[in-house]
Amino acid sequence: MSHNQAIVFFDLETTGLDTKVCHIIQLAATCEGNSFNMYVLPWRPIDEGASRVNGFTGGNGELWLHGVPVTAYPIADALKYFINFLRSFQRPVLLAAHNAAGFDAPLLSLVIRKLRLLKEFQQVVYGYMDTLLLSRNLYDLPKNNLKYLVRHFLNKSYDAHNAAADAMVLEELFNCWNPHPQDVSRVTYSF
DNA sequence: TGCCAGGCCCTCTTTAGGGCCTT
Repeated sequence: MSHNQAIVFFDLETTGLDTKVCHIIQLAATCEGNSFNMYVLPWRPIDEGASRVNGFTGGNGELWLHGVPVTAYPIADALKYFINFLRSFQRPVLLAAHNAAGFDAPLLSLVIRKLRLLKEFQQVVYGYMDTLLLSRNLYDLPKNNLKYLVRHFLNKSYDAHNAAADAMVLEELFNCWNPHPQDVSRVTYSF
């Protein structure tokens, strides 16, 4: 792990769980007090299960959060803003998410490739880090989901399944764990 | 036609199954 890097914690809310077909509807990230949060126009229906957990409804070009319309942008615009946000750190970026390897990273990479933004993306992001794997490696706990970990380590509840809140508590958790760089390297991978 | 995620991890395992984790 490079010492000259920015670890940016991020989270996605989506229309479902199948990363091959679902659409991103919220993209949020945080790093050292700098935060990013955008809603994205989905062009497919939002699965019932996804609506139940993240509170988003609409789909096919419209988006509501808990019944209130939100200002949402085309995914290409959101990703360009996101890359600009990452570029602002002026250091190589490591993107960290909970279950990054199984969900957020493959989905984000797929969309980045589809929109032909990979080259631009790779100029600022050198890899992904998975805090779920990190938690399993560091601790022997009965559960490792984000809500459980926040209650266990930070002793609080929070607005789970809001991407901005999830990204913020993930950064808090990581700072609480303060893992050895070698442990971080074990759960870091490039494209 | 009918179904619809899928990869990782653990164990009552490896000729497999089930729970976890993300929405």
